[in-house]
Amino acid sequence: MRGLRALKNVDGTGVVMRFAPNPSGPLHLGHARAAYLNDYYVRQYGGRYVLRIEDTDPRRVEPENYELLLDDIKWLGINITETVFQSDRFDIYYDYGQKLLEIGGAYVCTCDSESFRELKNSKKTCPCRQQSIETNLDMWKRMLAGEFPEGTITVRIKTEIDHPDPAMRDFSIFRVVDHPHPKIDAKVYPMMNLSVVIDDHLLGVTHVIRGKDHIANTRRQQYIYDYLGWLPPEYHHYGRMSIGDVVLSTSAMKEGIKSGEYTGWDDIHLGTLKAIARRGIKPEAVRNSMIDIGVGQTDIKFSWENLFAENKAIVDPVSNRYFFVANPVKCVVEDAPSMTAKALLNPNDESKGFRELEFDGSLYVCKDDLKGFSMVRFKDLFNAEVVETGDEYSLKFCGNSLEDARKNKAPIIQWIPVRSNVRCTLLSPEGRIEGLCEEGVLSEEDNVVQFERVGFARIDSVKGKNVTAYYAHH
RNA sequence: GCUGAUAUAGUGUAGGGGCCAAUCAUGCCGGCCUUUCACGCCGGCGACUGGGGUUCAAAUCCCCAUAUCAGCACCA
Repeated sequence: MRGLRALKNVDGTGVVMRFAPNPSGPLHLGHARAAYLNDYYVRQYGGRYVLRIEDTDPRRVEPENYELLLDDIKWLGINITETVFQSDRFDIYYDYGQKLLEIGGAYVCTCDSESFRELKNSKKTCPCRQQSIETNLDMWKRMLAGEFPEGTITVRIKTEIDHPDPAMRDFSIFRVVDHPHPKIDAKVYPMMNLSVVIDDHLLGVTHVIRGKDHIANTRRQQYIYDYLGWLPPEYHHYGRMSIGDVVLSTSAMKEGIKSGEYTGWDDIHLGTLKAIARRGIKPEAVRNSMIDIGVGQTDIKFSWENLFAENKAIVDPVSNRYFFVANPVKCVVEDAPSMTAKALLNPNDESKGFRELEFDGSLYVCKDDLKGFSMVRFKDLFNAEVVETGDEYSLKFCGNSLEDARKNKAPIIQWIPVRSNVRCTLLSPEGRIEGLCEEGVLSEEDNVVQFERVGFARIDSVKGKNVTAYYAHH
């Protein structure tokens, strides 16, 4: 796998990077990109990797999400060296908020958001901006004391009200939220741009890699760095990544789970890490895909195809092989001797041994595999003539020379013993296939196996003699 | 509307004035290998958004157009 471009401004002590999700739901592929790109550089240069839980919006924080998040981090396998919760740091934010007010870099604003927006859009200051520092500090004190209801007051950074970019004009850094927070008792909440600057500085973050949706925030945050006399880290903003074929929006996922449309956060129609793990995708494959995509600012479409190729490279050398027959029909093979087929569990690694499949005169096969052929070879067994009469097929033994099979262009097809077999449901986002598989699959729960000629699949559950598998990729 | 960014094969990516009739991966097609799946190997297909300009020389620098994306929240 090719690496990423070198970072500038790296000294001998390495880098300090951060991954900063907010606990509003489980992590998905979009998060994986940020997590792995930052992780790459920490591995490359050494240093620290801070996991910062950005739980400063009580309306979007649910207690169970903290755990979901930590679970996902573990699955990703990134080198987190320390974890901080922003909800533990409100006193720090308040201190610096006060400082910004004291030095006149911020002011308390009681305009309602709509009228402020109108003023801002026409490059006009609001009356609150002219207040004295003393007034600001007094209102700040009353704000912290809980004297103002939600929506009536905010603290703004003084920028240039006539800045050509409307996004820069006097943005907000504190607000009042009247909603319980699962971890703390607070009324005044810092806005992201404030808490992020303070934390990045105090935690010593040297480089930030994040999506381009934050590019305006980077410019806004520069005002705070300037007021506090701090130097910002080095930023890189990657482009938007659209991910097709799966549901990503937290609200849509929640609704779907509630209505029963999805089975849970790991439903394979979702783009969560839990879902792709369930589909047999390994974290290393996701990592390789994300590093391959890199930090470019171009907007891209996420390629499942490329991810599957990465996953195959990981899973192919170690996955045991088994036969799976979809929509099986039982067939007698005339004149065939009883015999036992021996097949390597993994042809790459003979030490893994064999599986044995017993043939006693009849077998299960998929009709579609017989259609249009006058001869087939049952893999690891023998060749058979096929006579098609209407919708029925009759089979007749015709030797076990592989050479014959090749000469006659007989397809090599999978089969399942009549005496020992297991019902197997193979699920994919497109639907389900019912079939039979070898008994050996019973011991493969949670493993990725290769159903020969079908593809790789993760054995999701084994219940008695029933197996449920999730299709990963060909 | 304002501000900012981006544009290389189906997809992702390299290349930042001459070494580019453009890299690598993936995909697709054909062949080989093979105690049969998958892998691997060999060959092929396929791209610099458009128009100007600068230059001896432009995928690369500049301008314009077009397209796409992001921000303009008391979310992150």
